[in-house]
Parts: sequence; structure tokens; C-alpha cells
Amino acid sequence: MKIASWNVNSVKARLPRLEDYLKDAAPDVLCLQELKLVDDAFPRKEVEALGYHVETHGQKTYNGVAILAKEPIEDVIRGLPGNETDDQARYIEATVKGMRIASIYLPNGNPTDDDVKFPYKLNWMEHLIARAGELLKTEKPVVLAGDYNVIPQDEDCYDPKAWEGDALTRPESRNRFRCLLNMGYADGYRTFTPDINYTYWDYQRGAWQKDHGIRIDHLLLSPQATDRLERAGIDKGPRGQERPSDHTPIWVELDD
DNA sequence: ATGGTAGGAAGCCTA
Repeated sequence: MKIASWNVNSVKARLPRLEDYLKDAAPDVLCLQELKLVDDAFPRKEVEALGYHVETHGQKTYNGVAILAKEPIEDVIRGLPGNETDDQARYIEATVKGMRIASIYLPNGNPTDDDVKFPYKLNWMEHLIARAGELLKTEKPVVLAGDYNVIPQDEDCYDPKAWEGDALTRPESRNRFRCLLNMGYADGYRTFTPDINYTYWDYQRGAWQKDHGIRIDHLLLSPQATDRLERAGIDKGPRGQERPSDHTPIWVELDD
């Protein structure tokens, strides 16, 4: 069972890339982030035509997350439980083939020098940690997939100096990400391979051509999911194509 | 030290 995660940076602008990816990589589950449209505007027919069920949690212009799956998608929750006052569409959770899967678009958190964006990010992470704890208690396979907007370690960044002080590398962000690992979740990619690879390259300054990337998209696995981990990887193909997202898909393969 | 690119909205915000 291949489970992938991809921040598409507008599903409308990225529909050709998305259709290609579903055909070529054929993941069993694909978690999407940054849809940038309302639920009714999602290209549902096009995706269903490729054999996928669709569950979305969208909003106008910003954010928006979805879960696509070949198998039926059950018991859908929209919005991060316990964070009901949050009006940004950044979390959807559902069951596919007995696995609990979340598609997460964690706040960016920049700039860090006012009392709006960065505290919002850290507070959002606290709620995610609480939810992750509840899911652990079920003792079922859980996959928390998405754009975490966290560079876990310096090695996950082409130039750590250039990112010093950024919300993606600040200790407060990294500590909360590490908290998820300490609870018992495994970083699917890092657990499988020591290889350095990135999931995001800025549109500017020829970052893609120079491989000036960062690894901020992650799939975190509960112990019951980690037990089934067979492979993990980053599909860099989509980032090099015409009119790409600035992110590329990352995936794990679990034994089912 | 600055500005570079992309997407969506609407004449600026987010990343």
C-alpha cells in the first residue's frame, strides 16, 4: 500500500501534474495540501475518472487539504479535533483499509517577529500533538502525512545558515516536531533511508536547478504502521515538469 | 542589502 503526500500549490493550476502523477505513480492513497479552492470547485470528476475516491476540506484562496484513495474513504473528520475555533482548512483525517490517515497543512509561521503567525503555528502544533496522542491510544496503524513546514534537522536543508531564524528551523518548531517522534511516531523517510533528499525547492533564484531544497513534507507513522514499513521515497519527477508545484511528492509503502 | 517567482484575488497577501 503506497501512501503519498503532495503540496500541489493550487489543485486547479496543478491538475495536469496531478493527473500524470496518479497515472504514473498510482499511489493507493494521496494526501494533498494547498488546494486553494472550495470543496465544490475541486476537480472531482477528473480524479474519480482515474479510479480514486475523494474527500476534501477546502477554503477559498488559501490552504485546503484532501485525501484521495483507490479504496473507500470512511469516518472523515474535517478540521483538527480540539482546535474548533481555527477557521483555516489545514486538516482532514479518515480511515482507508483500516488505517487512520491524516492530510496536514501545518502553518508556515513566518514572519516570526510579530505575535500572529509564529504563535499560531506553535499553538497549531500543540493541538496536533494532542490529536496524535489520542490516535496512538487506538493502537492502530496511523499515518500523519503532509506539509509540516518544519526542517527537522540541518541535514534536511541545503544551507542551514540561510534558514537560521526562520519559522521552519526555529527550535520551538523543531522541538514540537521532535515531540511527535518522542511519542512513538517514526519519520517514514528517515527511518527507511539515510539518503539526503528534499521535497521543496523555491520557485526563485534557480533553486531547483541548483538543488537548493529543503525537506519539509513528512509521513509520520505510529508503531503499528512502522511495523509494516517496506519502502519510502521522494518522487522528484513532478518538480522538474512544466508548470510544477514548488513541492514534490513523498511516500511510504506499507505491507497490507 | 535586495529582490528574485508563483498563485489567487482584485489592485495585496501568502508562501
